Formats: sequence, C-alpha cells, structure tokens
Amino acid sequence: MNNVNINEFRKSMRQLERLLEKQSKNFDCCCGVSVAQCHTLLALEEMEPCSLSVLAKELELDKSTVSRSIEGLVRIGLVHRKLDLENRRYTIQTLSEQGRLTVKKINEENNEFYNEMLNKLANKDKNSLILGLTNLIDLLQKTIINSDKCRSKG
Amino acid sequence: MNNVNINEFRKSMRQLERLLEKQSKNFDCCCGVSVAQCHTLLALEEMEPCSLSVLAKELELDKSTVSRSIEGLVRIGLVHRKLDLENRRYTIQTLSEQGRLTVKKINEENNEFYNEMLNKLANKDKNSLILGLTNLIDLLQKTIINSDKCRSKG
DNA sequence: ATACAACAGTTGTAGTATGCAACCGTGGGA
DNA sequence: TCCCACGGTTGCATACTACAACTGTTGTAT
Repeated sequence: MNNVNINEFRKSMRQLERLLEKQSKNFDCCCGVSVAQCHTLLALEEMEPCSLSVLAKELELDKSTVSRSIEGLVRIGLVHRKLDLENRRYTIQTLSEQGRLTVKKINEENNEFYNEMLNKLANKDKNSLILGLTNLIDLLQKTIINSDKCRSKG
Repeated sequence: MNNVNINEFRKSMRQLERLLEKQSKNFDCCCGVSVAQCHTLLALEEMEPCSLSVLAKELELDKSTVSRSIEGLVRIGLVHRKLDLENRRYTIQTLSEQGRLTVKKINEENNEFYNEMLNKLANKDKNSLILGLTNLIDLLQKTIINSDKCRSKG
C-alpha cells in the first residue's frame, strides 16, 4: 500500500473517530440515557445476569468507568444490582422492566436508523462494508492489545 | 438486511467507537500532543494557511473547540497564528518549523502502524475495507447532517 | 452616513467520559 | 492462619466537547 493511500486511510479513520463521537452525542432522546450508559445497557442485555467485571471486559473499559455507568443506571431504575450471595465479592446486574423497555426502544430506533442508512448502499457495497468493518475491528483489537510501544493518534 | 445482521452491525459500530477512543489515548508519544491537537495539526497540514473557521469546518467541530486546540498548539510553538490584514476578522494559521517536524513524525509513525496492521490482510480484504470505510463515512455524514430528529446512540 | 446584521474568534461554563490509584471487603490458597 | 488476589467503589486528574455570551470587524440596506 503506497503512502498516498495510507494517508487517505488514516484520514478516514480520524474522520470516523470524530463522526462517531458526534453521532453519539447531540441528543437526549432514548429516555435520557447517556452514550456510555446506552452501551452498557446493550452489553448488559447480551450478558445479563453478569458481574461488573464481566461487563467491563466486554466493553473493554476500566471497571471504575463501568461502575459509575451502572451506578447511574441503577439510580434511574433501569438496572437491578444485587450482591452475589455465593461469592459476596461479586455483584449481579440485571435489566429491570424499565431497562428492558428502554433497550427495546433503543434497538428499534437504532435499527431503523441504520437500516435506512444502509439501504442507500447496493447489496454488494453493504456486504463489503460489513466485512470491512469486522476486519477492521479485529485488526485494531489485535494491534492495540499487542503493541506496548507508542500507538497511533492520527 | 435482517435484524440479526443489523444488530451485529450496530454492535460492531459501538465496539469501533470505543476502540477508536481507546486507541487515541494511551500514549504521550508524538511530542506531547493530545489527540484533538493531533487531528488539528494534520488538518492544518492539509489546509494551511487557513482561518480557524475553515479548520473547524474541516474537522466538523465547534469553532470554540478548535480555538482552544489551536491555542494550545500556538503555546507550545507548533503553530503560527497571525491576523489577516486584509480582513481583520480572520486569523491565519500555519505550521511552524517545529510543527512541520511534528507532523512529519506523526505521519511516519502512524503510517508504519497502519501499514503493519493492514498488511495482515489479503489485498482483496484490504480494498474491501477501504471501500467500506469510505462508504460508511459518506453515509454517516449524510445521515447525521440530514437528520434533525433523534439520532442513534447504539 | 449610519445603523444593523452577519461573521470570526475568544472565553466562561458545564457536562460527559475516561483511567489510575487507593481503598475496602471477600475468599482462596500456601 | 496469614497473605495475596480479586471485585467493586471512590477520589482525583485529565481530555474533549458544545453552547452561549461577548468583542471586534465587515458588509449592506436604508
């Protein structure tokens, strides 16, 4: 891959980084859940019932970050948190009824959003996009985890 | 596209969002420039000499955000900022010699990083990835800009 | 010519997300 | 029994961002 292309690629990555950030903010819909909380809810939907650490691992975030995220969700009644009586170090988080409703709503709205967006692509491009995305994530994950030295910013 | 696939796709997007954020942090290499500053430098490399507003538009960020970012870069001597004497509302930003060196270093390091990463892919996949990425950005941009209603978080 | 509107940039404020380090309580193993 | 490892919480620091209010400049319409 020549330098022109790689520069273009990097530019795309930077742009994507900012776009995703922007897309995530900008709204208070979806029941006043923040972006991080939204990610947490969706991860929880998939993993529940589960401990905080499991969630943190799934989300690839620090446990303190997830702890606060969950704390907020518990406070507004979307998540139940209880002690694991078998091993009292653990907490067990589950979605509350309200939480389940919220997740449902989030899923519906976002499915619609992305469906609409993706439908603008030809099937071939759609497949290419999905494949590419999967590859990209895979690569990033491997590279970021394996690299201890200075990593990219741009 | 069925719901399973779209859910997978959304999950990938969320993951990517967090990955990009994580990848961006985690290091103080590249001369102590922050992520936002790094993006600014690279945009400046492309647009210079240019006003702050042009930069903000290029980066799709609020002018206040870019103003602070530039302020930091000026302070550490990577960017020159002067008044446009033809129209004194404008400021003209350019890279300093130091700034140019930093950009060079950033480019070299990151090209290496991404080259190494992308070389793990077959050529076919590489092309697919790049095409997909371009499409994705294009779509996101259109959709985010055109949508005034509630936008996605997850 | 003057007044007003539009624009570029700066600064104050506030919100959100994040990680690290220190800490507490629990539990397993030497 | 003692100690260490682990799960979770909290204090602290940092980064990035947007909005709103403000200053100063420029262009335009009356």
